Amino acid sequence: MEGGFITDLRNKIIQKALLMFEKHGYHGVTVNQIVESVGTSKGGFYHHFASKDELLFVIHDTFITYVLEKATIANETYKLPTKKLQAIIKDFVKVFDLYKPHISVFYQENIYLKPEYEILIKKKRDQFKQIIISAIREGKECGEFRKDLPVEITGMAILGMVNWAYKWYKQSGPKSIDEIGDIFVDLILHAVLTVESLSESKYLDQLIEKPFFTN
Amino acid sequence: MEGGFITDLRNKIIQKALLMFEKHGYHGVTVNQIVESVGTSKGGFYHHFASKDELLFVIHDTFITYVLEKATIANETYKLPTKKLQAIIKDFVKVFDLYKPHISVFYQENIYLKPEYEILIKKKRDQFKQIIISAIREGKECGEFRKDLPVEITGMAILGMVNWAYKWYKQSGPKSIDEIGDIFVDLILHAVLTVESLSESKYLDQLIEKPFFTN
DNA sequence: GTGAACAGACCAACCAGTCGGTCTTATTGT
DNA sequence: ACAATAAGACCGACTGGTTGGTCTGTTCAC
Repeated sequence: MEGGFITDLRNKIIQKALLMFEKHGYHGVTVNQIVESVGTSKGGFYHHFASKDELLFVIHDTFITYVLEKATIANETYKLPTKKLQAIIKDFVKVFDLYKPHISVFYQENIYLKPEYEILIKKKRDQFKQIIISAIREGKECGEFRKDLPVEITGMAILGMVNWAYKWYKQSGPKSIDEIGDIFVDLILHAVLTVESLSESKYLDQLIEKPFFTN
Repeated sequence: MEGGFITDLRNKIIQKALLMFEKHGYHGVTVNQIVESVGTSKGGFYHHFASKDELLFVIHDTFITYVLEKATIANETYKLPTKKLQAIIKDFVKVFDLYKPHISVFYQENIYLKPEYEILIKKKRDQFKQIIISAIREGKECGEFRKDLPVEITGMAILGMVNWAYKWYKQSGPKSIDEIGDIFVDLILHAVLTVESLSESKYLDQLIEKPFFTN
């Protein structure tokens, strides 16, 4: 039983396919190429997966499940909307370090998910979106955020800003994922907080402690 | 000679294919389906296009060419960085009304562009990115924008925020594209301007004249 | 020996692209 | 004025290669 699940053929296939999908797209990679790259056979593949589509689904699901879990925890841990939003964003950004290929595939190929799979993914996705939007609504209600913010669009703006990182973020880039997260938080809080909350620097204290802007 | 270029078969194919690609993806639509939907034939298609790939390229190119042109004009028209950024963003957002399907295909299927085509597209894309980044740099230099902004990442944040709209914007939605553009500009300027510039309300005057936030 | 894990030859479907041919319109020669 | 000719637009049966998936085994652990 030992050693099993790490070199598990199933996981090996997922890992390899993931990287291949990221580079060439779902339709740019054939099952034959995958099994050859892994060093197995058609039989091996279809022993573990019902179809190529299932592979695509698994990639989607592991990523969105992780993100949703992190957001749920952050949502329950913090009470102040500013802190809450900050935590959610930082967690979300950090995911790009762990799941960059998953995210790329997620946003590039989700259109090709079979309906049955799509429903499952969409549900989790919407939950995540709701957590962000709720945080903004709470922030408005308790007076930390500007009253004139449209919650949905602000939420989508934040989501877009962070999500887009999958198009340009490189682990080998000049900024660490932590720095990028801090920058995003800084931009978002400036955009969202009232001038009073901003100057009260409920959040800025920690930024001042360790200034991260160098250019 | 009249009536020609409107019902031009070539244009008709592009229009139809565009909508089909948007819904089912490039690989989810066959050439046969396209010609059937248009009411023509394989021969008709390949008389006007060298390949299916060329079709994909044309869709990419018409969109990015338009965007780049608009941004170039805005860039040359306005001198103050705040105004410049504002104009670029509003123009960019407006494109979603005109080219929503193009944009969807652009971001969903660009991975499948043949290298020769990809080079052409990437060039224009980078130019556009540079215009935004330059605007931010100028804003910092002339003191309108916060000195501690990292220009590249702020640029990518803005790009992401706006680009992401292709995932959720609907013409039939509750907010018009103009309202959404104003909201984005508001968020971005709050994020980017110095507190002094913000309170001087160099730009807020026009927002105050017509308040657009209703929720 | 029994079942799970894997191998690999095979298949049916599909799909981008081709090619010989037709129809329509413009051009030319007389 | 009009036949002859050329050219572009379009047709659709066909093809050659590819691809996801199957099926009959074989290996090996327990």
